[in-house]
Amino acid sequence: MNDADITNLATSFSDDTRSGFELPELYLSDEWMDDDLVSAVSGMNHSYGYQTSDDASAFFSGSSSSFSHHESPSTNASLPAATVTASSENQIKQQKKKVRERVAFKTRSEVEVLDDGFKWRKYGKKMVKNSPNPRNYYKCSVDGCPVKKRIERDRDDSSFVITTYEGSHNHSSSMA
DNA sequence: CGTCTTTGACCCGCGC
DNA sequence: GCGCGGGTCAAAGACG
Repeated sequence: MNDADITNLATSFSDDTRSGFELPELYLSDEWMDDDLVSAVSGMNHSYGYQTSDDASAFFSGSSSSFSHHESPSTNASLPAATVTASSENQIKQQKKKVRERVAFKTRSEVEVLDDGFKWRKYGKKMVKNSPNPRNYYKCSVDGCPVKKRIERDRDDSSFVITTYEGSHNHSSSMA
């Protein structure tokens, strides 16, 4: 993914505010640690001005196209300020380290499973060390699609849900 | 009847 | 080499 995609993604989310679902507060790519994520969220001084909602359906619908990422391992430096703030130091090692494309969202939601227009099949659940909340692992149920998704609740604010996407879809959308 | 969840076991990388 | 933490598999059941 490149910064253009990220920006587009964020924009799409902002647009989706009207769809009745809360917007992600954060997006990150590549490697990130829990602490980095938390601090990144805390460090964000801007907001999209969205409200919360209980209805998660149609969250990503309309912005699914933004999810077709592509390999671009060395575009971290171009990320928006908010993301850079997350780990200016870590970015150095991030760039060195070979990581898959990874995007993390922190959403304020009651439900973990956000309907993003794709069909997901849960394949694992795990209790993480630093959190009282379990972590759920989902895989795109479309054949040949390598996209994985990891969902866990914020360990401080259980009202927040952290969704991490990994990989890129082979298909535009499984539904439709 | 086909698809998805659940859940423990298994596996793998890493630090000690 | 072992233990631990994290990620995945797969059998069985639930669900439509």
